Amino acid sequence: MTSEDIAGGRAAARRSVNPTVHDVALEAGVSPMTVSRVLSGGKNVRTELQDKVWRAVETLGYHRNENARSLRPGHRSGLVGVTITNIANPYYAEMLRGVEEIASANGRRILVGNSNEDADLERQLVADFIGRRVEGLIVVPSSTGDGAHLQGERLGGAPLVLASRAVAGVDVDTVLIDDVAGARAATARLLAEGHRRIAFLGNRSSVFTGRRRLDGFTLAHHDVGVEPLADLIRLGQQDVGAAEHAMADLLDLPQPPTAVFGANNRNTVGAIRAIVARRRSADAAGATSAEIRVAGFDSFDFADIAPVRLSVVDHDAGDLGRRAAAMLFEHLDGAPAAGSARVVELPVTLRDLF
Amino acid sequence: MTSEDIAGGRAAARRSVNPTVHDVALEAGVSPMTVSRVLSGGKNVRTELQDKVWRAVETLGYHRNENARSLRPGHRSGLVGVTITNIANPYYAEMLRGVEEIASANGRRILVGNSNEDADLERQLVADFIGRRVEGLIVVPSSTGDGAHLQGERLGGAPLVLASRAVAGVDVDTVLIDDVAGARAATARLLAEGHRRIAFLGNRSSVFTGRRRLDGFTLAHHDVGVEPLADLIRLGQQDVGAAEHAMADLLDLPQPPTAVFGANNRNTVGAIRAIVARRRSADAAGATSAEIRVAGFDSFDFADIAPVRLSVVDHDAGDLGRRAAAMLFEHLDGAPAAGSARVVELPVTLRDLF
DNA sequence: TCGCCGGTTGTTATCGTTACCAAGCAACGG
DNA sequence: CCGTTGCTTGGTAACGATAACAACCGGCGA
Repeated sequence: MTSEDIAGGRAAARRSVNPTVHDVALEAGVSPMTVSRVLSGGKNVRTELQDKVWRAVETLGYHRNENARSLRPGHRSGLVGVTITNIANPYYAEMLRGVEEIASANGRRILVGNSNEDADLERQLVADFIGRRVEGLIVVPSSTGDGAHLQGERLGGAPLVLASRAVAGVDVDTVLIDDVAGARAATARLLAEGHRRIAFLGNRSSVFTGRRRLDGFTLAHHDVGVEPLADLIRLGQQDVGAAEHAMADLLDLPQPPTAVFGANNRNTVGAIRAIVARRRSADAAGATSAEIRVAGFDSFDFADIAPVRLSVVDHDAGDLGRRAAAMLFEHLDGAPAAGSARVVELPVTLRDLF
Repeated sequence: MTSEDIAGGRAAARRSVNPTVHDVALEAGVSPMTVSRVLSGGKNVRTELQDKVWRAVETLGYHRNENARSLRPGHRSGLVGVTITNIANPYYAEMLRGVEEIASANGRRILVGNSNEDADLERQLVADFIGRRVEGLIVVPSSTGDGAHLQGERLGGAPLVLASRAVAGVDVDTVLIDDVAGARAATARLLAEGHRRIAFLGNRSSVFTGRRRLDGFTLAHHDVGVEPLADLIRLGQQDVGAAEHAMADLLDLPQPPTAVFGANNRNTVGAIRAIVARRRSADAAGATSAEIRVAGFDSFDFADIAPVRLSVVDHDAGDLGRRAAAMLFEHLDGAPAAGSARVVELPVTLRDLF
């Protein structure tokens, strides 16, 4: 068996396996180094050889092995790791799209992991991403656990940007929604309309945004010199069903609220459902039910067809992602982060949907 | 300068750079080979040395370089590439979560790209993923372009699974929603109730799902021996506004429809809005307006409290993703796909929301 | 004519990891 | 007491790509 036989056999086998520069070189009748040069621009290679190489690449269906490439010193992986507490949440999906957009524009690809609000899973994801030599990380931190695994020393030198939530003790660039101002503005609107019994449906205050939105709710009350009513505040509803139940509960009070603020879209939707259900049963009984005013943080699909007077605090999740990615790439391509960590709070707008 | 000085200097420099097995070996006072063995289970290594190695790993913050690892023959990259036409679409976000769930369970990570319905971008993403040696690909194909870049020879041996949409000429495993059956069942329900003037609001028929849902609509008519009314079919509405306008237009006909089928949630919501607006203006004028029956593909928030008689075709995007991923892993871990490509159509359920 | 230059091509060594082989050592049976 | 076995450890080479260097070529000025 001659070496040509071997080469021939190899070329045939290539049909389903990944060819290498060596295979392309063989096919084109040049050295691997020439192939490499052609693939990275063709500087100082005769046009004739370049054509030969490109033809061979085409014939064999060659794709440069990026993993091998990134092994060489000075070479970057072209990867950015993204962990999100729940990819299926439309809000974070929109954010992810923003991240992808900026990453793509900078020639990077994104590795995506779902942490499911589990700090341990998040730790594993981050460790795995570091092992894959991501150039940087964008993390929506889970609400559980300390941020020990996000401390710089553990990250193998990859810069980190936190999105949507901050983590105590982790001093890195962070992009947030202005939760406090948004909740404050929405609550102020309800107060300005004369409401004084305003319910609050939100996350446990251990959740970063949950705490901040409750803060905004409280501040708005203080702004007009009143205290929020503690018995109208319900925390910890994780899904629409729980929120609906909590709202129904509030409507059963001897003195029910006249307005409600949903601290996220699940709670807002649940509240609306409970209100509509109550209205229907009242109608059926020939009774009248008081109109409940609703405001909520986050918009949601078809918020504008909600059958109540509704205002929402709107914000651009895509922008959140784009900003986070942009900050990350400043670390990667630009200066080595001279000053300390920056915290950006993105503005929100209050919209009336009636 | 002694070699210890060099080692010391190196260890200090490691603070921000990624250490290697060699560094760990130096720190633990063993050979790189022993480190490697410990990291892959510690089979045939003294417990004492294992401890030393783990301590060194901890001290240096070492993470095994997966890219270098995957270079070795027989080793897999642990990556799956996913391209989606629009990550921000809640439906595909839910699907992505399903894919991530199964991929994670199989020890793989996902590379995610947004093709933005652009076949050329999709081609670039796929080529890049192949270059990163993904073990397989899950693609929601863009509605533009032929599937030339999805032909097997171009994929470097990585199996491909199509999700949500099929591509003519690309004979690979595909997971679809049963668009035809869903549209057929919903339309059949309307026909069974006696409706004979049923409007259709949907996508351009160049969109895969658009065509299939219209097919289902047509089949249901043929099932009862009637023809769909061409002048009640409106295609190409991309958003709620356009759908509302189209429906208003239909209601203005001398013989308006008595029922309407929305081929996706945007069209269904638009239809409902037009119907409600018409009802209000009729009420205001003291006139009566005919009740219009509504059915739609996809559910949406508040579908169950819509102010019309509504039925929706429900389906599980997460399941779509899980099934697609499961099929991919059958190719990866199991048999080498003896038979020809499978096409799975996930069942849908028709729900009455009144 | 000789030596140098710039353009072109190939050879070598290396990135981080690990399969494979070889070597060292203690225990054990003959 | 020696050969064998099994456990432990380290050296070497290779995965794929490419910087760095070396080699070669034709052309040009001295």
